[in-house]
Amino acid sequence: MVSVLVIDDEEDIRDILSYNLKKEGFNAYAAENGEKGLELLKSVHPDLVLLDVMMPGMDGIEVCEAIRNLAGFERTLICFLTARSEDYSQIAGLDAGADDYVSKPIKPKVLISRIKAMLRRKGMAEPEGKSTDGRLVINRDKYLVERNGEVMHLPRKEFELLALLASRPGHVFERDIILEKVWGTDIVVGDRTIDVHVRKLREKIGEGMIKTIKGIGYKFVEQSA
Amino acid sequence: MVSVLVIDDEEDIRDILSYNLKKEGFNAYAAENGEKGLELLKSVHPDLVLLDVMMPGMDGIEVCEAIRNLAGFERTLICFLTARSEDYSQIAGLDAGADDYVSKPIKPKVLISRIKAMLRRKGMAEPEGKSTDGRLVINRDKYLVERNGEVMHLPRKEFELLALLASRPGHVFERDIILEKVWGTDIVVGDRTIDVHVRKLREKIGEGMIKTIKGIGYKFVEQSA
DNA sequence: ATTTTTTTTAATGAATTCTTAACAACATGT
DNA sequence: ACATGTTGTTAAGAATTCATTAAAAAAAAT
Repeated sequence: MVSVLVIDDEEDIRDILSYNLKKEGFNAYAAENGEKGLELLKSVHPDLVLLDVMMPGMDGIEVCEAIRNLAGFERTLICFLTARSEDYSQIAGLDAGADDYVSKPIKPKVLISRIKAMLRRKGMAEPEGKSTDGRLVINRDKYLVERNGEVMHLPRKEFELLALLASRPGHVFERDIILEKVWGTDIVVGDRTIDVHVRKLREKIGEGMIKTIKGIGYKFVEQSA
Repeated sequence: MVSVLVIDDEEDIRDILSYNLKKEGFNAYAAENGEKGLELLKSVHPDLVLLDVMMPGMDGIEVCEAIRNLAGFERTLICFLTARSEDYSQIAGLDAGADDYVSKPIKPKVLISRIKAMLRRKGMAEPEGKSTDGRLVINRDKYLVERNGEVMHLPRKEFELLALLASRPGHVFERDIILEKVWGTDIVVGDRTIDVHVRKLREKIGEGMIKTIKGIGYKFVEQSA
């Protein structure tokens, strides 16, 4: 799982970014100043640091240089967060070792796509948690599902079933296929078993997400857009 | 729905491509020369243009440049159709702004997969199902049938029956064959059963799509073109 | 070993889908 | 036009399929 550390003195920014990062399936950490940021950095070893340039105490550039001088953090991605065009040229010019920068006000979608682009460039995997819909993030790694910011733990079978269905929203999975993929070919379970699991899922993730196609199987409904 | 514009002076090519594109669920348009092509382009705003290189009047390269210089068509995908290796190198070299090229003789399947690859690269949605006719899209994946933009869900037997008939428009399926394919060999049902299902289908997808061939069976009527 | 959680089964009822049967309408060949 | 066989139509009831519940069985955790 890809981890991201946010270092910014403004609480609002930290919260917004953390929220959006988590929604996209990243692990998010936040620190309010450079010193705390470096502490956290060493303990969580994030893949990417989002670093505010203007901060009281150590400013972003100092933090950036500090990170680059730490053994084992050479490959850590650093992305500056700059106030508007707060000396855009200067930022661009200082190859203090940052990989990218995003200027405020930050649009979460833009930031996320920039982050993904950076990860791709570095050949890192994108986050495992797939967002099927704005509201549902499935984290295979931890068998967690996040819905509207609320994380929940699902038992294995329920999780596998949901993951399967959500892997292709709109696609109708036939019961045979579901049995094969979730339960395996060798094990034999009654047909009602699927229904019961579907029911529990609906109970947990909300009605209207999984639709029954009578005579065929089930599908995860597409995003209404 | 993804739209594709074919610009080629050969009528056969236009027809074959249009037919195959429609069958795959694309909206297809065709023009016989560059000038008409540009006209059509402006009115239909296709997602992709298939462009013959060698044409009387404006050649493909000129058309390509013209498209690229039109405001609002920067993102329009352009794919060249080149005669064999008609200066392959030249085509490859000219970054007149094309996104891909396919050399003749064109194999529909190859072309379709190249088109889908281009759409994927651009992050555009692929067509959802297979179209039998301009008006009917059968999506086995989602067990849905789309008619004039209106999607509908059909129960299993009806869906299978329709899918069978529509798999070969114009072909007459004998009742025996229909029974075998849709109902299976082991199960035995009365003869009226087929009629009832046909009736329900006609009710849902509209009259005139399925024609009775008395004494033999049924067929899905061909596209009137 | 005991408790807790997860998974499966079984039973009932509701909803949809499928089939039948009876009769009407139609086409085709004589 | 008539007879004959084939198809269209309708509505009812059979059959299938699914939802739901509770409780037993199995697996994990404590």
